[in-house]
Amino acid sequence: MKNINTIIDGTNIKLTTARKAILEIFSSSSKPLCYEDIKENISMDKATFYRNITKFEEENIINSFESNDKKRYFEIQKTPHSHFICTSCSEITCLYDNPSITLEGYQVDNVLIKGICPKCLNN
Amino acid sequence: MKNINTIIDGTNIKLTTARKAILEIFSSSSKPLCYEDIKENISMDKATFYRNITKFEEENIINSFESNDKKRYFEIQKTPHSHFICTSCSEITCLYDNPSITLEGYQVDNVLIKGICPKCLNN
DNA sequence: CTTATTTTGCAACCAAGTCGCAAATATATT
DNA sequence: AATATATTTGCGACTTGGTTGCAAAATAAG
Repeated sequence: MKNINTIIDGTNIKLTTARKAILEIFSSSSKPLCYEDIKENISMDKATFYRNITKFEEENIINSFESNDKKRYFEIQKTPHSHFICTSCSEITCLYDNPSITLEGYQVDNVLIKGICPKCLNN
Repeated sequence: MKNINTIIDGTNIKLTTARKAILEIFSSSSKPLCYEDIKENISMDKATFYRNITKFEEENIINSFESNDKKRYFEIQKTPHSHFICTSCSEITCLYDNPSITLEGYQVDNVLIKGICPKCLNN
């Protein structure tokens, strides 16, 4: 787990207790998490959580996407990668070794692939 | 515009006035639409709209995805293609000539690409 | 025509996320 | 250190996209 201080270095974000807690959870997770996933492990109001997340996103520390369970998932911005969302079990998988997509004239930030994961295919 | 009757042929869906109106709107649109987009052009309760959409999705007549404006977008299932969502102007573009993505072990149903569209890049 | 089934509209509801505001923390000024 | 200023937090109320229960209307079957 990367040192939290180095993450916010060079940004104009002050490291409050709440923010430290958020960053600690996300930097030790191997997959994107939504507020529901972490609310038991964190003691802060959801307004505080979302406001801080917004700040992190503005500073490009965290990025997010909507899954198909209507929840917003967040993860720390590390190596760029795509995500696979299983529409059967809602599991989210990070796809690191996936060919990167380029589109003439477009800036591609995020690729979401939806379908059925191997586990669900074999049931 | 394709004949509505041929769309529901072979399914167990009865063509009510509401369903006809929905299919007519979607079959004459070149891009995905959400309920908000069409509510002025259609005279039915939103519950009816969503219930019928659910039915169409069950029969694979319509497919849907969530954009980043928290709204669900629908389109008639024709040639499979990806979608580009501009996170700046929220415009949705259908990408027909985009290399199809395959993932070993996964069934890929839908690809969503997020980023900045050419129009917003030049502003 | 009468009964059973399906579909619709309305209103109430749900859940994820946002906002206003006052209390609490932290930062700056004297 | 004491006071003033700015930032962050928690609470509750609110917003919004979508869903549900239920009774009325429409459609299909007997």
